[in-house]
Amino acid sequence: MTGNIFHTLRDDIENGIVTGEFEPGERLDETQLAKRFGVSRTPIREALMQLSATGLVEIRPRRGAVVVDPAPQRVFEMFEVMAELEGMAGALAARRHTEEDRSALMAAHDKCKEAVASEDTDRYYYENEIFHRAIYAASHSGFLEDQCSALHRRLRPYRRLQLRVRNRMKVSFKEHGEIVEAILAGDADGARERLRGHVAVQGDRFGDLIANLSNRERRLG
Amino acid sequence: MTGNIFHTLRDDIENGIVTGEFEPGERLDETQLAKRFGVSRTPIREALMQLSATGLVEIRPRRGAVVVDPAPQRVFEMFEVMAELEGMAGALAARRHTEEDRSALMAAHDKCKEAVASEDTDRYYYENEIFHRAIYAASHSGFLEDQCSALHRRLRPYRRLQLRVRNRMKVSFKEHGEIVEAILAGDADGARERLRGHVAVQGDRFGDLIANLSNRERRLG
DNA sequence: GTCAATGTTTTTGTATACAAGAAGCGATGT
DNA sequence: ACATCGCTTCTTGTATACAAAAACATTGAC
Repeated sequence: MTGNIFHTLRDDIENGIVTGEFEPGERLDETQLAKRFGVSRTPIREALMQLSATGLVEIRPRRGAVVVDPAPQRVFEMFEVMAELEGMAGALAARRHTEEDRSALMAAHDKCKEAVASEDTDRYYYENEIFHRAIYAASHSGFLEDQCSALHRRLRPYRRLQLRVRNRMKVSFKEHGEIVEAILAGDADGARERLRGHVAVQGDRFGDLIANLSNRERRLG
Repeated sequence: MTGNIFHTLRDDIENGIVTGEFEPGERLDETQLAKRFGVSRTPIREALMQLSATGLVEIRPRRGAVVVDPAPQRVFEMFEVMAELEGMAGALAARRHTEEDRSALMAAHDKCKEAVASEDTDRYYYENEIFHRAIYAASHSGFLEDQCSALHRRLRPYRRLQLRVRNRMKVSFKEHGEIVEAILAGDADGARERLRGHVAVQGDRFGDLIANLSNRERRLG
């Protein structure tokens, strides 16, 4: 299992960023990370290079790597694109889903239901990911699935913030229900529109997002 | 201007891949590349790491980097996603374009016209890129612009193949005209649909793509 | 007390060294 | 002739070394 240290490191650091252990704007000291993970700077650098290519960290010449801190405007744009891609995945899923996709989707939906019943937002957060991944898989477009997964992952921290908003979990689950219905009915346009609406940050949710972002800003500053 | 060798290297290698100098499936020997670019293996590896994160090369443990050779199915999926994203960019551009966007778009369109008039497919290929970039910019969504640019770049080699198909340049230009019209008229849905159709590889174009891909396959094998 | 200049320290960027796995190759045995 | 085993060589993965730039601190002038 050797020859993959940088791979593990990349996942670890990415995870640290996504979970908020490394906060946006924080500088990532190579030597420090090397000590922490018990390796030399070389694989650390290689991991950081990969993360910089995916947009999670920024490498400024001679000044090291920092966790990118996207402006609220850009976070909004990311959700906007995510909404479009998920809508596309939903439309394809409606047309192409197999029996297995159907089972997986319904199973994921049920798990979400349990989370809602027990009012466990953490669990809902977790099951929600599986639900969305089931849709990506049902699209039967490997590339789209990859793109969706990557963006979904990048938006993790913000989605987590959103779930904190009162009643968001219940509303989200209700939307899931309509999405499942459209997909299983083979209603491509319906699935697209419902997923778009589910993911996009519009109306009140836009305000909520901005508020959460500036809260964090204040907490950091 | 020091501290950016790996950055330059990344662009150079990426360019080599996109232009076909490094062919799909080809192994990228670190030592060889290092000698060729007159640097040590370290920055070469860092460049390759970045390229692997963007999906252009694959790094197999202990076996080095190879230029990825996506299956025809996957290339098709990439065009499918590209069509969706460009459609989105077009829709946003229709709603948000400014006076400068309008000028840039029309200027790019005119340049394409010149290329068509002189029957210069290489030039059309070049001006076409600028035209599409003008649309991304007019969407006024920085993130969408980045995503579109990245995917557009990745699809370069295949787009080049497509232009070789008889009459494709003229048809493409005609479609451009309708796209410009829709965007400048503020017709978001029209712009979206026209761009989707322009980019997607459907009908005859699908067959052309597959044929070109397998030609290349044969040439390599 | 503030600011600038200069020297010191820290940190990045690149090269090199070294260890270990993979690939190639030849000898040997059947 | 062909497969297999072991050896050699090549290549990758990681650590370390070193040079140069940036951050930092100290000192001195005003």
